[in-house]
Amino acid sequence: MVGKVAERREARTQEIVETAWRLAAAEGIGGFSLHGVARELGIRQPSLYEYFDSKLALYDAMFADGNRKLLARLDTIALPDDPRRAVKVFMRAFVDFAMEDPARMELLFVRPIPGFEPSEASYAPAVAVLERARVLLRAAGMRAQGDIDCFIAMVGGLISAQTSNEPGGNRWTRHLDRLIDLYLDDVTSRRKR
Amino acid sequence: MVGKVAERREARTQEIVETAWRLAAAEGIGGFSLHGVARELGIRQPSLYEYFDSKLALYDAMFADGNRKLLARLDTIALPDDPRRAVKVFMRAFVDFAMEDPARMELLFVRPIPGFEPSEASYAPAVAVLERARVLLRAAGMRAQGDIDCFIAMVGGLISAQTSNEPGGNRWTRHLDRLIDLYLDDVTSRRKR
DNA sequence: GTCTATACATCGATAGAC
DNA sequence: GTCTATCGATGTATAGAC
Repeated sequence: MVGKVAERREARTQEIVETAWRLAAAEGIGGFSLHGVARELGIRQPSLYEYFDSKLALYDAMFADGNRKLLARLDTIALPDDPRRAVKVFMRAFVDFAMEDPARMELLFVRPIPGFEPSEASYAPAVAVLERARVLLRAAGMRAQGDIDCFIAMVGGLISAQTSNEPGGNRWTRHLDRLIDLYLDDVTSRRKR
Repeated sequence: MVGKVAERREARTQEIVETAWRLAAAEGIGGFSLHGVARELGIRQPSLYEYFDSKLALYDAMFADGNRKLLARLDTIALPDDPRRAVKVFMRAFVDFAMEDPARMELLFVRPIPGFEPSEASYAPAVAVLERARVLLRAAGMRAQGDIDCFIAMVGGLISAQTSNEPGGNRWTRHLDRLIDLYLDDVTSRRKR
């Protein structure tokens, strides 16, 4: 019974983060306001300062939360043994996650919030995600860091074009598997030459 | 001597647009303020309303101005006869233009300004740019609209990664030519099959 | 832990004198 | 065409009662 208050506080904090995500999805990651978050929760805006010292602190909590959710998602998928198929399944899960909430993706991977830099603790899971991608790509034959940079950027381009031009569709993201084959074929054949 | 006043007014209008670009580059395309623009020009903020009815009207003028500048840039380059080399030269000029001013590129091709939709007149040169790209890509063997979508998105991914992670560098954009070769080889060989 | 009240800043826009 | 003055809205953040 000792941690009861702390538990309640934790739950409330998470409620605030979830509400912030919902408003960010509707009004943009930089567009939602603390007044709006409080209103949704049925409390007053100054009450939020009991849980977060500033709006930037809330962003940091959202950043950590988003990365935790992404890691959890990537943990649920079963990766095929074949390295190339594993890359496809992994990247597809990543793209799906991105398409679910463009505002979340913006905070995690573009970061256009003036003054916001994620704390070290919040940043750790983000590094873990990229590291998993790196290991899979390497197993599939992509060794050079330049190739990995380029590949990740191109996947980001597909995601960005899809979300800004046709959210919910697949006109761009349907090319993901082909892009993977194309790129992996190229790095493989280049090494043989 | 009859158009002297109109000329002065035109010049002042252009001054405002240029100042807005400069502030947008520093504070973000959505982050600069009319107060700031006026301050830079040594006038008061209400005076701007002599030239623009609203901030959205200023955005529209900036949108038209940016597209005019892009078209002018693309007109200065000499395109090689070889279709594939022409694509490379054209896309390199496009990427260079994008890297010069990320905020400008944001307004022209991402458009995250709430309430802003370019007027028809301002939109026309933007269509012209994409049409030129389409013609060149087609000549180089890229026919399917899906391929063009995908290709343009991937170039956008390189630009985006470069500007947000290493502005002024070339860790991502240096892969442009290879991406072009890779993609054109693929669409060519697929048609033969 | 939540409230009221308010400070303080920024911003877009308008009215009206000059 | 530029100015002063000001409105009205919105936003983050703090002080202090309960």
